Amino acid sequence: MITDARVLQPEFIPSEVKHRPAKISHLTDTLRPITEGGRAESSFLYGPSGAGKTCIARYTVEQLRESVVSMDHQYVNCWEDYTRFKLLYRVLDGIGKTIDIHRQSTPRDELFDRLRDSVDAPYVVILDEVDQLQDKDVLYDLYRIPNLTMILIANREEDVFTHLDERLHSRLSSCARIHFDRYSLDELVTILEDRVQWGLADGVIDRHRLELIADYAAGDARKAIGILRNAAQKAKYEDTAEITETIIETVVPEAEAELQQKTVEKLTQHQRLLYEIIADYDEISGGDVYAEYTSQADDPKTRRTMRNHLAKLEQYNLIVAKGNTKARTYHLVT
DNA sequence: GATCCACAGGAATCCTCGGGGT
DNA sequence: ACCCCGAGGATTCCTGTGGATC
Repeated sequence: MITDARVLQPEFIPSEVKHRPAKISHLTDTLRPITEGGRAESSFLYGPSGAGKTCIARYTVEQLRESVVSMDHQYVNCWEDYTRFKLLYRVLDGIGKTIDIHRQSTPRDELFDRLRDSVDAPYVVILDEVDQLQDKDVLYDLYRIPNLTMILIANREEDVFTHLDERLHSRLSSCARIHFDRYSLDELVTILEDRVQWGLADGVIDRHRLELIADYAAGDARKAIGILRNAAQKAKYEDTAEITETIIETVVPEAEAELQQKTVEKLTQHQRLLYEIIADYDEISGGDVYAEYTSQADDPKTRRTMRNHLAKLEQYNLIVAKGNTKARTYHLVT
């Protein structure tokens, strides 16, 4: 059934990417000065999740790396490395300069100084989910480093640009903006066909059933591959020779829950409690959430902190806030 | 439509923690 | 053993806003 499980993993980057050729060449053109020994402009990729932003950024940089041997590159997920210290640490790590740095303080901004002094070859840094960055000023610092080129990735353009201060806004507004749309059904099927060819045994699934998966995924490649992975595992577990339509249909909610679960796991204890409270209601006001929260938590935080957490949950696409001020209600994403 | 009220969210400040220096 | 420092989280303080009420 499964011949290569790796290609069904969400983080797998194919060695050959056939879809989105226009996006790849746009990004390649932007990075081209690096091949000629110059400095490339930063670029900004935005669009819904599962539209191929991360995949194409990593793929394109990897391609470039093959022609420019002296180039360094690093991928950073700003969701995980969301503070200034963590981000700079990760960026330094990409050029192997983190030895003997353990703590997140003392020599005031030693990380940045060291980074500035160390980048002497072209260095491309991919900042994924950059809207999750707590302190956007660090982008300005990175921008000022010669030889360093940023590729920023986010879902929505405005999530990144509205909170920037003026100098950074004007700098970044000139960078290449590449918009990604959801995949079409045909594109999704093509992506799935490749994964099937690389990772599954012959004849376990036909085009018609891949279209069914693509249909459920609604333009989201991550979701489509998730469904395929779950379906293949279920078929293997049930010891059937094919991935049937029935298997696909039963696995869709599991695949969706799996995506959601991954996000929920990253929440703090208090954030998770708030999420669970909202999950218990079809719709609930902020005041009621807080009342419920104070009765359930053993050491409740203040209202203001709760509002910060709710804003986070909304950013993570776990909850939806409807309406303004007093009339605002919260519910789970459907 | 004026006023009130509950809430959102920005900014400043406080608190705590972990590790380094002496 | 003690103090100090910086980061990040939480809290405090505050202003703005829109629905509710009369």
